[in-house]
Amino acid sequence: MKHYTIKDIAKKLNVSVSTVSRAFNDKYDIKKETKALILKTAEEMGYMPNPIAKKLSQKRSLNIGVVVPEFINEYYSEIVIALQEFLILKGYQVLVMQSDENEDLELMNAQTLISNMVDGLIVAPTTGNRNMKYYQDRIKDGYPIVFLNRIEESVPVSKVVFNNLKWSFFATEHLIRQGYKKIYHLSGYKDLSVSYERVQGFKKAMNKHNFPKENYKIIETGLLAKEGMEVIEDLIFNHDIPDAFFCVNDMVALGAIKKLKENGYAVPKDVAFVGFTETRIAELMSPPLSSVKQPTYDMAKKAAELLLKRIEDENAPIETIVMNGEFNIRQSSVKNKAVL
Amino acid sequence: MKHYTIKDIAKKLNVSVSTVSRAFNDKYDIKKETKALILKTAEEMGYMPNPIAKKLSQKRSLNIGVVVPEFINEYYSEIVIALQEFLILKGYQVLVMQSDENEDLELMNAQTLISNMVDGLIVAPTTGNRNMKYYQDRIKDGYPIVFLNRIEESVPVSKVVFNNLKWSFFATEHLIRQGYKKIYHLSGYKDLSVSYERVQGFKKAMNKHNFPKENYKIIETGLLAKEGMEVIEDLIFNHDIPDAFFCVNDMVALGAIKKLKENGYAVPKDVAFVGFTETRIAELMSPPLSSVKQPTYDMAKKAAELLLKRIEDENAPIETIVMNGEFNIRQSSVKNKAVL
DNA sequence: TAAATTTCCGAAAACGTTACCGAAAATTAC
DNA sequence: GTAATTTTCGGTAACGTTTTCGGAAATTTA
Repeated sequence: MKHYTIKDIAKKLNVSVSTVSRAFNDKYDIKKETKALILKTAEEMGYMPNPIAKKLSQKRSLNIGVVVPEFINEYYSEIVIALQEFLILKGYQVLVMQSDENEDLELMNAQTLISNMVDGLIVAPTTGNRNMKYYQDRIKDGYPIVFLNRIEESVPVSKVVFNNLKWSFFATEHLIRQGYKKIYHLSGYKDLSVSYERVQGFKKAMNKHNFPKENYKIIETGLLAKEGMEVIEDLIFNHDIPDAFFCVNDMVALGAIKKLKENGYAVPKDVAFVGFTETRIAELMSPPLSSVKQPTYDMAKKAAELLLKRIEDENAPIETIVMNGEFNIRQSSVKNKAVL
Repeated sequence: MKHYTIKDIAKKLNVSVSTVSRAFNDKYDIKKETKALILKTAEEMGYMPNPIAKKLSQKRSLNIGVVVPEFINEYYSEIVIALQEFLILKGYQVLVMQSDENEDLELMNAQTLISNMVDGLIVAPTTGNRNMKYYQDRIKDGYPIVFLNRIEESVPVSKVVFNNLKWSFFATEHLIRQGYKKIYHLSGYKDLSVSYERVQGFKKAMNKHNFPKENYKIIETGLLAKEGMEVIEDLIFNHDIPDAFFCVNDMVALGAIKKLKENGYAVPKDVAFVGFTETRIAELMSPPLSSVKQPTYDMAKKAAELLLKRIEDENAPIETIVMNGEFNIRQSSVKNKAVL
């Protein structure tokens, strides 16, 4: 199948290329019949407009670029799926790149997408923010970028974030109210904004309830099950097991629980657990894991809406949207079944 | 920051655009000093070549398109990450689209990528294969496409697949050898090639060991934990619980195990389990789940290599690569600890 | 029936590159 | 010092579209 161009159609029908172009773009004047004829023969010839040429002359692509740090955990997978689902309805296609939690790769990805003329960019930044200046320069150039998650509320850009502080506070308070006397927080990375905010929520709850300082602790881990396991090994070695853990995410909780079980601890009888950023496995675990659920779909949709607004109106204001979730209490964090 | 073009640089330095172009493309003749000067001033001006224009005139993009059915399960996430990791080293960037197990969306994605002039395409097809003709036409046009997984070995295209039959056979045989007398296979979708092949492996093992027909069964499920749970509910209702399950993947096993536990069954004491396409949670489950591990990284790498070979040499032959994995036996499928 | 409009279309420049062709400049050979 | 080479470079036509401008043809109006 040869690749036809607008010229081939023009020649075949003895019209000019501009007329053929007009047939494909509603905004120009063209007689109904010629348009129909052109579209019909184009269809027959199997002509497909070349989007590269289109982009070069129009400077828009109806493509949206998305950069996420990873999609090995289901959170960003869901985000991407939701973004795509929404944007396709609006006539856009979504190009995804993942930066593998690597700032340099993230920058490369963003540059690739921008220079491929995506009409806008949705970025979930990796840990650290060395690239922020680049993004802000692009935004100053008039380029539409919306951020998602992992970004401090104070940065003056359009963004959609989760109210980590508030829900971390709720989760912690739940453990306190259940009567647990010694509560440790397994936090993520110190320089990851979501971790930091969750730590703040944890502390806030502790302060509100005048929890004795010696009875709570914040232990930095990563975001992986393995790291949850390692922490527990240390704690067991030091005979320092509390009666409840609040974890930065479900995977860390999963790892920690496994290690505790292996060492003869019962969950939740001996040690209670709460996770965060609920994943599908939370309710499949034994015992099912209490966790804070984020409105993934809605967060993605909001981000996409913000972006489209900016694409359509260069002067749309900068907006920060803070989302709320829900706290699903399951067996892993209740003292007795009656409370359920 | 204004957007500069090659012309701006040419004007500023009083050289021709062709010279500037030459400075950026090693293959032409240009004096060392002029080249250095051009690159230097380009750098200073903040000039970035426009890849769209480049693509239009060169008809190559150094981009590779990837279409996967989903990446909510970690298998395809890992595939994408591995592809990217490998291809970036080779100077390519990877554009990912996911088709959400939808054939129409898959076709759209492929078309978008191709018309955006990715130099080649790696496709993990969705269930069903209505699009196969489209792909084969493109391949006939000389377009490099490599398939990954979920495609029948007989289709005459370049592809990398896993030896589902063989490893499904091993997994089943393991259960038989452990002495389980009644073994059910929770298969995926009937028209999903990987499911089909796993069913064949299951049957082959049964036949080899002359397993009594009334003592094994193949039950079609989906690929989700929820579906594993539903199946168990039915079986419990019918008082038809075998002493071992071989599941199409880990998630189905996870769901099934949860439901059984809720109903007072112990794993593996009352019912044993084996999963497939090992995920991170396999060894984190209680009990840890026996599962067949696929060489995800290598499969991705092989696919990328095949593709690059085709990109570089139009006449590279069609190849089918069948990969093998490993079977990790864990507590979920052993009769007594001594065997471990 | 002429004038005024409106409708339709073609020519050509533009988008930012690459790549071919030939010519000028520099180098080498004699 | 000239001829023969070799380097280096400029002009320009592509690549496949969109879009502006102007004008011819068709239609309406007077």
